[in-house]
Amino acid sequence: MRGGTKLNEESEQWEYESPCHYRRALEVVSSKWTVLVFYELESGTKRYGDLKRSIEGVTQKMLTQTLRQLERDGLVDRRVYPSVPPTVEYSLTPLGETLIEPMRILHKWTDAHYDSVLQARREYDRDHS
Amino acid sequence: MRGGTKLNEESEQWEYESPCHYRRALEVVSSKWTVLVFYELESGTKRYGDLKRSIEGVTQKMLTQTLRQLERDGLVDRRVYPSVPPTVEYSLTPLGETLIEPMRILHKWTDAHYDSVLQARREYDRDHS
DNA sequence: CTGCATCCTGCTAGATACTG
DNA sequence: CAGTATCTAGCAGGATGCAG
Repeated sequence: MRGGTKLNEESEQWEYESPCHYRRALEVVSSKWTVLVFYELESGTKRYGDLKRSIEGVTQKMLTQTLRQLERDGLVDRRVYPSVPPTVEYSLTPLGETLIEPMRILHKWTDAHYDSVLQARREYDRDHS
Repeated sequence: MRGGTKLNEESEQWEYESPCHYRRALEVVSSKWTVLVFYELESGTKRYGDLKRSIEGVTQKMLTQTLRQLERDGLVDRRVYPSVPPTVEYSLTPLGETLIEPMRILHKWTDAHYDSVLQARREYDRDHS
């Protein structure tokens, strides 16, 4: 994620247009917080506050923004219970669940190779200092 | 990708530290241009100018930055031939090649489900206008 | 509890000009 | 050809305060 990802809209020009898939292969999931929210929701429905607590370091602004994004993309379901105080539950939609497997695979890659990446960085930094 | 991704360093605090893998599952590949460069290099060694031409819309600054990043992470090999004018070739390293499969899977997901995402967006925008 | 509105700052990425 | 250097606008994201 390299520091963070913009969550704003892509340019209008592409918003609703056809493929160009390579360009957007990651567009849906490639935010720092998106991955984490996804990981939390894999294990089932969660309330806003739960997510806020589980995801260390997320601000409420970013969490809300991320959830809205995912909801808009049809990956996450937002259910509001008109109680007092309000209760809001988030869960993966069926479409969202189709993303679990690809995410897991990427995750596995990280587990397997992240150390190599770190070492490559150290060497690079050493040689280019 | 949602508009773009920062290519700067993650915070120093994490730079060389241990796992926390979920947090960085996508950190290595989650830049708009990274995916595209990767896709270009899958088919073999390419020169800087080739990449520049193939990847529509990339500025030379971003291309260079992305390539440096990938090189630093040990995913891409940069080979300079001391000719005049200079020739620089880029290719995937063995480590880089291990990422091809995960990327392909994500790519497949996009092919299969991107239309659903677009439609979800349209509906969301319609209902929340 | 679950947000939205606002202000503010730093950083990103584009544009432009220059070089070995 | 393959970059580096500099300037700048715009936006992302944190902090704070308020609300249903």
